Amino acid sequence: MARQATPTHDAAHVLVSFQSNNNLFAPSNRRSNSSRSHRPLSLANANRPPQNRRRVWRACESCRKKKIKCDGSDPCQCCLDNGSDCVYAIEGLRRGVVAPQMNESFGKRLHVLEDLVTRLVEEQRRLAAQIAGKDEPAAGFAESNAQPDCSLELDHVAPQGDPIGNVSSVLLDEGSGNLIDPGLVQSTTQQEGDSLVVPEIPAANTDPVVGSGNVEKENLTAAFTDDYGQIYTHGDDSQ
Amino acid sequence: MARQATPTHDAAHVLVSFQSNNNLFAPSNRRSNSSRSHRPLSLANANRPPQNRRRVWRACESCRKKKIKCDGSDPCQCCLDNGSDCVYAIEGLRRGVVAPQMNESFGKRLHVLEDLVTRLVEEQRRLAAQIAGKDEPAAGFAESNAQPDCSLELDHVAPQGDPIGNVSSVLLDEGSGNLIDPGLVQSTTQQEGDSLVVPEIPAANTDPVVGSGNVEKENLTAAFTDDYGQIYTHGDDSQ
DNA sequence: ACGGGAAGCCAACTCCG
DNA sequence: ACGGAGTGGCTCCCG
Repeated sequence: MARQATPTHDAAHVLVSFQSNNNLFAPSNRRSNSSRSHRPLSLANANRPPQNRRRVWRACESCRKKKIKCDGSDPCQCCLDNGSDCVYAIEGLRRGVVAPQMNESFGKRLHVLEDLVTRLVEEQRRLAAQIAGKDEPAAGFAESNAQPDCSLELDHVAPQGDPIGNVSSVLLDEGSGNLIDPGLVQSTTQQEGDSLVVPEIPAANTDPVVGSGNVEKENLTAAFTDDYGQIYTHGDDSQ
Repeated sequence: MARQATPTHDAAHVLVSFQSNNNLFAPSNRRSNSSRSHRPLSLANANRPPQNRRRVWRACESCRKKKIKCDGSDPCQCCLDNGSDCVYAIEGLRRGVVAPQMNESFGKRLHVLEDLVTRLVEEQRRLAAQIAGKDEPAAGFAESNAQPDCSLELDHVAPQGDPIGNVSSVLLDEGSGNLIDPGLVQSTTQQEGDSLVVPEIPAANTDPVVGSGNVEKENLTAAFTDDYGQIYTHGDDSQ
């Protein structure tokens, strides 16, 4: 245990000196408002541990790596001394904490989209079947050419337990087009690799390039990323 | 002030009584290991506020909503008394702090999907137009019937300054199908109402029901939600 | 310089009044 | 019913 808070004793003044006048400490700081009674920022004359430990709200990459104290200034002192360039991680990305409604929204958008894509593919397959033999295969998807073969697969592979990755279908009211929310399918937690898989199209323009590795064809291939940013393309189930 | 870690002193025993023998308290508990020197869980004989306040690590949905004490047992006492069914949210969803890279990933997936859907719809519209007159209009999208008109609109409206909601098109390499990342279009922040709008279908089966209000037709209408969960449907630009 | 792990911070969550 | 007081998870000392 080595270190041991050595409580008792005052030390108000020490603290204050650190705080100085600039705000290297406060994060961009929402919730600057009331409450938050603790935060012994001031602590006055309280009796407490040494408390010389004052953290800056973010350390530069270099200091982080070295695990040494960063003073938080833009070219921080350490970097200035070492001659390394002082970079700070993008503020917005730090510490999870993206507005919760944002995350929620992400989920919704995903569900709507995933469902829609699934339907689109179904529909397209049907259309394709209709044209079947009458048209030539054509090439390129966004190329403004008819493109009968459009097989695609939605994959959400969660390498290590998917926390938010429920897959659900969202229903659209046929009449009004409004969303019929089935209510965030809780705990459907389909074991690793839940996916909406659109079965392979059996029709025209078959090419056997499906399975793994790079899909190399001029047809549409859809790419999706899993919850960890890993990209998946049509038929690609390699890890 | 009020709260004050009360360092110094031992107190192992007290703890145990709270903990009893079941583990209603510990969360699934990674970090059950060492450290965590603070955590006045024990409080022992310290002089402090009542501190009978013991929280369970999660409250059931019902208790959460009512903001009342939940005892944490599976059919919790409250629910048992009220006859409501006692459900607990998925463990994984608790305690936000979603890894930032997760959010990043969500954004990417959304962009890829949204872009793709846009293209799919365009393409489908074209195909449908080709078959056009030879089939009857048909109804319902997921109804397993050909569905010639398929107009849709992706809308991401950011009511009050969109923090992460950049809208970008993701390009798919025509050849390999790999993602060509334009690099997370930062701060493109297209003033309120940036959207990927799929131009109205000019072809066959034209119906004038476009503009605002409820879209009422039997054709496919796609609904998307903006970053704040607001739902938008085809042609719906009311606020 | 390295890195285990303590201290600190803070948003999420529980639940008192 | 609910405003708001009151643990988990993640981010620099010291051997």
